Amino acid sequence: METLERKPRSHEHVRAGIISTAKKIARQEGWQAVSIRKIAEAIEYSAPVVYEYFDGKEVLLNAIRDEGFTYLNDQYHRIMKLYRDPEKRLYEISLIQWDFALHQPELYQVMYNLEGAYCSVPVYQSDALQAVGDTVCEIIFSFIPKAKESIRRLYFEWWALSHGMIALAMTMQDVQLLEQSEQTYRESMRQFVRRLR
Amino acid sequence: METLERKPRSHEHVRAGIISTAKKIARQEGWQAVSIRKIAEAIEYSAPVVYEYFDGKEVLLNAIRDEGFTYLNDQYHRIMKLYRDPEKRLYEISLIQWDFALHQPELYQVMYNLEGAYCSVPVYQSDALQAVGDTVCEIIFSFIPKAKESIRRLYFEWWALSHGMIALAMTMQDVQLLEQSEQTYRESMRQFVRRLR
DNA sequence: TCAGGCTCATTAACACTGTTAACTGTACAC
DNA sequence: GTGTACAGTTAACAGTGTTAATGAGCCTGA
Repeated sequence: METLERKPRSHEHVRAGIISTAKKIARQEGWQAVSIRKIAEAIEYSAPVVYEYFDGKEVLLNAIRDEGFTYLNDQYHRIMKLYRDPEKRLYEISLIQWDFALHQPELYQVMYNLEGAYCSVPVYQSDALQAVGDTVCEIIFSFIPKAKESIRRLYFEWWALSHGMIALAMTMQDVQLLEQSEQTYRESMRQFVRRLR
Repeated sequence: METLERKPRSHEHVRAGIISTAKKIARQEGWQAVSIRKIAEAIEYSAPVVYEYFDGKEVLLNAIRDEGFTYLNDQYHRIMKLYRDPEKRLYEISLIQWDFALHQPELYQVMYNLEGAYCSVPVYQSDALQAVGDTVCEIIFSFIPKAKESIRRLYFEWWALSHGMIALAMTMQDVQLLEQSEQTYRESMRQFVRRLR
């Protein structure tokens, strides 16, 4: 056919292109609109090429999910270094959670299988999720050094409160303005942290 | 072809069959496995028949979602009649929320677009959701008669806490046993209610 | 009796989806 | 040259939501 010119792209470059294209489509049209063919077209390849980088859509989504948890974990560690007061630490981490969901909703959605995003790989198998949990538990422990059991319970409560408000705010953002939701979120998380003393 | 015998089924019967089949498939194989053709086959009709009852998959899912919210609202009103103490009322309603999500997960999933369930009709457009909200706000108001603004805020907090714990427990139910999660849920909701006094 | 219309349900098709087998072409080694 | 490995393609399969066109049966009116 044609001469098919200049396509010297590194392996890493193409891989990153696939991931960022998937996220872009998800952000603009929602996860249910993300298809292998659409990704391939965007990076100017045919569909089977995608399968040389990820063997299946599942694996691609799982990689993106992991990226999200890893990003979160990095942010948490940044806060750990920045502050020493456990109360401040936990509160700041809560705020990061909100900002993350707000600015990268497509990541948050695939992490929790929200709004049409669906990755059947169990999220609890992710090492990154495990790491995030350990980090938060560490903070809570430095707060109130109790038994492991109690710490996990408090972590679960913190996580649920944060996730619940974020998930609902995301779904209802057209009926309840986000600014208002954010204020409620900050207040609730602040109270949760105070209650720990 | 053949004589195609006995198929005298009422309109209502077929409609109910479509809905219950969709729910059954969702419960057994997850929402991402629910297809119009599969539903049609199960009720022994061809696919286009489904479109005479629901014009599109969206509409079908939205109907099921509404069914869920209506069921919840009915249960809430049952509690309203059963108890007069606002504290008891709110706590009991919290427990209903948990039992509902536990025993009819496929309904809970489609109501909040969880785990592959996806209905693009905005959930906040549902009258049934509005009704549920009003009911809970009424209970909270009988608790602490404050301004409408404050009531809505408390409602949002209660909702988020409940939904967050349920959603996480559903996702993590293979790694954290449900019994343990339920205990934490009851305890957290009890504390929330107490804090309102 | 026969034609028309109404109702119920079907078949066939379109444009998609994820996924895979088979193929083509190019570059390099011997 | 011949062979081989690599990069990327086309074509196909089975499945999806959705809709237009078609058919079969039955009741009514002439």
